[in-house]
Amino acid sequence: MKSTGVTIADVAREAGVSPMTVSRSLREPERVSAKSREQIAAVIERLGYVPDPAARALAAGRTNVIGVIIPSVTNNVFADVMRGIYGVIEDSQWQVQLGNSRYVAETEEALTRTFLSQRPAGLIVSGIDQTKKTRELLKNAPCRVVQIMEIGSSPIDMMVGFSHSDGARAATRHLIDSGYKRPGFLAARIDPRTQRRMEGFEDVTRAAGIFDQSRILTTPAPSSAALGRDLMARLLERAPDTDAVLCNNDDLALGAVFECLHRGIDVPNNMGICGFNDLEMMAAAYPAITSVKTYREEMGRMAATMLLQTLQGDEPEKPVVDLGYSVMARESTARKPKS
Amino acid sequence: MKSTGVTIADVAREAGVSPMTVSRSLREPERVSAKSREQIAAVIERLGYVPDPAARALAAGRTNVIGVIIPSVTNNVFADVMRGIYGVIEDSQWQVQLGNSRYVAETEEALTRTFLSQRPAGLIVSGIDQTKKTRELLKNAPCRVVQIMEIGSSPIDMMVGFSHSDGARAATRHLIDSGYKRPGFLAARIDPRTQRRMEGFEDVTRAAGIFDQSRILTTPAPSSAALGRDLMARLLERAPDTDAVLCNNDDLALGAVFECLHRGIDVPNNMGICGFNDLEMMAAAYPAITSVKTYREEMGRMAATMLLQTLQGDEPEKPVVDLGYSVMARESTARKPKS
DNA sequence: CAATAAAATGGTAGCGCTAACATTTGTCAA
DNA sequence: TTGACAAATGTTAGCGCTACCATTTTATTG
Repeated sequence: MKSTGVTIADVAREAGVSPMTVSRSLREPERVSAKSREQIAAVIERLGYVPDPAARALAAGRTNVIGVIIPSVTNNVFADVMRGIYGVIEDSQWQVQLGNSRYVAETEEALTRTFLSQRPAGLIVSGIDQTKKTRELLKNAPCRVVQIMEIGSSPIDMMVGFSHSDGARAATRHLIDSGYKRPGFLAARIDPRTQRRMEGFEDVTRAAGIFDQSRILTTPAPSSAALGRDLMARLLERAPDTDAVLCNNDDLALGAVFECLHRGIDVPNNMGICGFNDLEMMAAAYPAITSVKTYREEMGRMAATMLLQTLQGDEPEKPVVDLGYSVMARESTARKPKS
Repeated sequence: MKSTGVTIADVAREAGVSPMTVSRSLREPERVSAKSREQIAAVIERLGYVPDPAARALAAGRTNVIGVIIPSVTNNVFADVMRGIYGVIEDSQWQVQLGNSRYVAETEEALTRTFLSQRPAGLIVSGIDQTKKTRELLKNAPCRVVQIMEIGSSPIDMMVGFSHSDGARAATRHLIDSGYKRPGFLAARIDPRTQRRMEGFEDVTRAAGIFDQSRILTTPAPSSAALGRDLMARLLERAPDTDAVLCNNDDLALGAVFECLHRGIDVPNNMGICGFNDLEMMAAAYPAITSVKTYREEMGRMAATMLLQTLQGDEPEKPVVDLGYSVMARESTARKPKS
């Protein structure tokens, strides 16, 4: 039934000790004499013994699983975060279990329940817009919880992220400072973070007296470069005098640049384009594309590290970490002063 | 200790039946009378009972976990495959457990062991280049195994993929048919699939009598658009008369296009560029980039579907499925006939 | 209506491991 | 040498569930 039918009892018998000593030598080796430890290790090696995690979980009342709930497995942004998480956890005794909420709050709630029923060692969840019930489940969870992607005022437990509205504000200010007078905003699938970026854009343009609803284009479709081209084309039709766009993410920005190349529109002189996230290819593009750099891999790394710290009984320095952002100004918004 | 301390015994007591009947109503509802089933369902709902997967696994000798071992969690290609897998499995009773081998055969072997010790319901592994020991483990696994990404002559069990060398051959032929005379090949991190694509390129160029080792540029660095620019620049330096490149993947192709745009090289007339995989943005790029389309999401979907089929006791129609590829000819190789 | 089969339900035991406590062995000071 | 204490190891029980087989209930038939 099992690949290797070897149990802890087999190891114990061969090593001439009790199963308990074998168990201890695996989990608290310092509590076992060096002699026994070596004997046991040799037998484990010889027999190819691998502990059964199910039995372990049942007996100990907890698992070595760290649950991660994200809204998309495909989105580059989350792929980067996952890389950070995996980087930290892979070499530890813990294990990642991924859940995909597909941007649906109810799915997130169901996943939360499923994960909690598995007695996870810890949980990493995305964003701060959980349903009331999910929040309650997480608040009462028998494990620590890290929220990632965003910073908010009422963390469930720990938190690593940055302010999306501030990022969008900085990007919008950059556009205005670069001399653009009629900036627009492009966004695909509106998740809560997109919403907040849009608010940041609106804030700053309103303050500058240049807010114009007709320059804001959104669609429920998932983001892609093709969609970026499409949105750009529609924006140019609807508001032809638009002279810059802040794109909710880099796929859209890349598409917007391609659409301008295609139409022979001079980027940056007749159209400034700014993305969000600063994916690798933004800097390699021609023209190089301005983007708001976010620290996605670091976010995952940090979240996992904080969790592991608590699992070792330590408390992280700060329960809420703001990783910030950086506006990476590049050619696509480097407008030459009007002569 | 547990989020909800409700056990099957609690449900049984409240519903006035034995734990066994509750267990059955969950796994084989057709074997329980409608009356009991409804009563039990009501109690489960009221008490918020969630079965403990660890206890279930221990008692039943198997889990509902489908292990997936891939060499990279970041690579777009695998992200697409994962989306296909998740799409099929998410709505079933099974669960995905992801393992990242990081392109290291030993890590893959260790992951295989770990997964097998968890008594998975099934396993999906990438490629056909496992170590001898890994192959043996998988051959003797107490569950079904699907190899994805490639097609080979000796499947461990089931297999879904396509021939990378054939894909590269078709792309190279497309370049030659388009009138290019001195094609080169760019590749980043050389994994077995890259190797086979390179062989395909070599085959066809040799057959056409235009093979030139100096036009093949590779690097162990991971793939990126910036690297594509860099490789393109180095190729132009080393072999300036190169008139086309087959890129091992789309990131590199995108970078190569940007480098040509930057240098004012006319794509496609003075440089034909072809990618591999056909990521979404290839079609949206300007110029639109030719690429070998591969059916990544379908591959994941198919692999998961075949596995679920076997779990239901059915056998898939064919144990080995070749999903093929398509050369998507676009502007970047649409050379105007020499006047 | 008994005889028989089929459907529904229950009892028992145990999956492989570890928490908690019990016991043995070793170490050291007086 | 002996008692006191710590270190090392062992014993017992049970985590929550399901496989397996036994039993009871219900439906079917001549």
